[in-house]
Amino acid sequence: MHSYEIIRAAMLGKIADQIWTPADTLPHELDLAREFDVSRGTIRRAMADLVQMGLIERRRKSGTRVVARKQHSSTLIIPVVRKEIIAKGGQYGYKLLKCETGPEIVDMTGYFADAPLMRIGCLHLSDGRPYQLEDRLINLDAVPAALQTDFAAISPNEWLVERVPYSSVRTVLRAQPADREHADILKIAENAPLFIIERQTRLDSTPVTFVKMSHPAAGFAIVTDTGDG
Amino acid sequence: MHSYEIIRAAMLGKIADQIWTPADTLPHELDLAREFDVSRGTIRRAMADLVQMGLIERRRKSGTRVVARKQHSSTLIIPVVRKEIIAKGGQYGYKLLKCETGPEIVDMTGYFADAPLMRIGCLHLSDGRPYQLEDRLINLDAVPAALQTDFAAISPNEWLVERVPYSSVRTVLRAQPADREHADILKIAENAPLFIIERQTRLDSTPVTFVKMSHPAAGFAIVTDTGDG
DNA sequence: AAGTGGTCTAGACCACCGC
DNA sequence: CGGTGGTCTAGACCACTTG
Repeated sequence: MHSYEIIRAAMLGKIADQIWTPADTLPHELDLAREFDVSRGTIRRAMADLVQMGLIERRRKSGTRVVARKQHSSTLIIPVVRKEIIAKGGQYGYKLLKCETGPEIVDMTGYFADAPLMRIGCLHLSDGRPYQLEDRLINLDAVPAALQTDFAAISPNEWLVERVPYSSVRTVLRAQPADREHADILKIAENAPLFIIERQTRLDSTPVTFVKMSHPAAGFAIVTDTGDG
Repeated sequence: MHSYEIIRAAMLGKIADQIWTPADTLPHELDLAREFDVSRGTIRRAMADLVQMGLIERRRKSGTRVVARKQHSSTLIIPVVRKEIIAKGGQYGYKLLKCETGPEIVDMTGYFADAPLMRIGCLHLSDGRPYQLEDRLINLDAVPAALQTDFAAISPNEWLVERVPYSSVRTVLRAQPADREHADILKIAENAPLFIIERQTRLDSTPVTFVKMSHPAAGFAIVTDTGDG
């Protein structure tokens, strides 16, 4: 057990027991260093973890405080579609619908500024039945290798996740009735509910890809487990 | 711009340009310190950020590598309904529909074993229009104070989140067509899509509460973000 | 203006783990 | 065993933010 872990645990205890509350200001780094008989750096190491857990907030001059919680948080994990289907016991199938590149591609999101784009539409199948429709834009400046890739052989979902690094993700989850086109492709009734996952991926402020996954809602759910909120 | 940020950006560039790939081992800390003419601590500071972003993995003896990913992950944050509505610029309204306790309450989830339960149904409104239907079970063993609380005055959602500690959360997200009852209460068409959020909360293995939030899908979305996905 | 957290250094020593 | 990343120190200086 390292000292920063011992100190972090001690601080966690004080927060859990409400000895330190959002109303208080915590002792300064140097006071804590004296109290625990370690250097200031070790105190900072322990506090950095608490900041990352979202338990405390620190500001110059005004000091360190416990954060008042006011929401639930948990970790959403979205696997590669192929693995999701296999994990459910299905036989995975894949079909490329279209793959275009050039200036005529419309960036309906405004997310990519004027970067050159590739647009790919494809369908993931489980046991031969349509499972999920993927509609994707790729920034060719960020991922030029996409031009040399045969997306009839591998889905852009899988290719990108495993190959292209990213540092931040924004996911939007919503539901809407299927329009005629989606209903036809997914072989469901018009106006049947679709579960939609949109995801924007960046690598340090450069947009990499935007994808809209459309999923028949029947029998589909996303499960997330405990974060630290 | 601090030096660790400059170094982090330089490393990010090498990862983005695939100069460093999952196949390679990165240079050692001391080599990088010489290369960038900083101390080893500063190199470590920059790399710590990349580790936290999930871009690199480090191991003693074997060194540092770029991560090959297998899934997307992000943090799902679900705020208190009242604050969510206010944040969207709506006027919050609340109506208690029913609040029952006693042995006749059915635990349709099997989640609570034989604990004494309270069941609460209530409606959250935005600008006077139904926004979200809440159907909740509370474990009275875990939260006896619920019996002394007037849920006509405060929603169980808000009361619980701010007052009752919890250690783990499981959330299920799905969509389904509205049945007659939901359609009536939420004033939408039958079979219109509903976005449903179910959440189970535990405190150290004791189930605390189960809630099912039903939401008209039109105009509703959940957004999640991450810096570590 | 002053007090707080933030960055950076130079170096010592530790401990995991692959060869 | 030896090489790598991990911890810790003591101190200097920086820079944000609030009273």
